[in-house]
Amino acid sequence: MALRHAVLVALLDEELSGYQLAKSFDMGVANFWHALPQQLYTELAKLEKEGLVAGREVVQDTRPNKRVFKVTEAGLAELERFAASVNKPSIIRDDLAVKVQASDHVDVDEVIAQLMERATFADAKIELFSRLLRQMRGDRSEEEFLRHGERIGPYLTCLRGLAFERGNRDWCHRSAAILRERRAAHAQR
Amino acid sequence: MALRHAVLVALLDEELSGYQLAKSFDMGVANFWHALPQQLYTELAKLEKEGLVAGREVVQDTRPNKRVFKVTEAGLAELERFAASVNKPSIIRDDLAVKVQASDHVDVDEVIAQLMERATFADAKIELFSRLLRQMRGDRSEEEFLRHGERIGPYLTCLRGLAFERGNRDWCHRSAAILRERRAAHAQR
DNA sequence: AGGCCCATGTAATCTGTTACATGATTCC
DNA sequence: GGAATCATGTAACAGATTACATGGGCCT
Repeated sequence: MALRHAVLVALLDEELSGYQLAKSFDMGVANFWHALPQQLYTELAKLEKEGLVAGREVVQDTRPNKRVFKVTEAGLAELERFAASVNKPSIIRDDLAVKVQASDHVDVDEVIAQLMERATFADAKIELFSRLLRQMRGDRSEEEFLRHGERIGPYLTCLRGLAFERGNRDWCHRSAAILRERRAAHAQR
Repeated sequence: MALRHAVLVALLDEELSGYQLAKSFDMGVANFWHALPQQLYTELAKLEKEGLVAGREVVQDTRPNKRVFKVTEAGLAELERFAASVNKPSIIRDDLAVKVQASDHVDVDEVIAQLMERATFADAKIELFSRLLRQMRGDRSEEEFLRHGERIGPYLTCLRGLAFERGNRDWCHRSAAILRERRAAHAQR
């Protein structure tokens, strides 16, 4: 019963179709909430039935038609209630970190390779978030935008995503370097 | 089918009971995997039935008796297979970030208060991880330990947790400060 | 011709969460 | 005396993932 709130905030600043929402979850929203497209379609249907979002058909000639959704007054009220509620413990699940924790007992080369792969992925994210931030603040400086911009929520969460991915990249590089050195030292013996 | 690997790595360096494992998941393992005690009890039972861990009764006089588990050869082989497999996309779910994203539309005071609460929580984690790291490396320097220590996996994942919580704390403080300033500017009008 | 993007759903299965259930010991 | 810690499970329910299902347009 919490995916609904992630969907609602994703729809706050723009009307989106289920398909577009899924894209949005793959990009910005993924910083703080993970969900698969199938979940979003079913969640949107539930939210519409409960009147928290309102759907509207958009006819397209070159593409298949689609239904876009926006948050209703009831949806905003639900978000308001949510904002005042206590936070559930945040959830993290990361295969790679499990492998690193096991790196003393399993094939180190595999772990090193996957760390470098993840670092590359993090770099791509850093690029993406930097572009998104520039886009959101336009020609204003960050300070100026954060002081006087109209909607800074998505900017703040994107900043968090950026910092997270930078930390991730650095950790991957450092861990890989350490494991490589140890492997080399071991080989010499 | 992935919780099993998180359980296996948690048992790599020490025999633990279900109860102790739950504690471990609350501390170090929570950096990269979230699970409730109930899941761990049922997962341990499954793992034992499949022969990936071996249980052993420990009789205690002042406390209730307990069963501690260690990873078997088959368990190690399973971890080896896992290490070579492709990573599933990592999962994050964080209520607070959802609220920050909505902060232009909901009660800002609530969001600010929760950001400060989270910052305090992050500080406690930072303290805890710093202590754990010191404990693991003993009297060696970090560099020395990482080069020549026997088991550095848990140290590396703890470093990641530390960096994550520092980033978290900084982001919370900065976001709260920005939202406070905007609230003040709004009140003046 | 084959692959990718747009676009949306249902159904079956697998995981995860919450509630229920029990009971001794230690600390305040 | 009451709360917290140690200690382990089962069962019901909610949520997430995977598989199935369809179909047109665009690009190479």
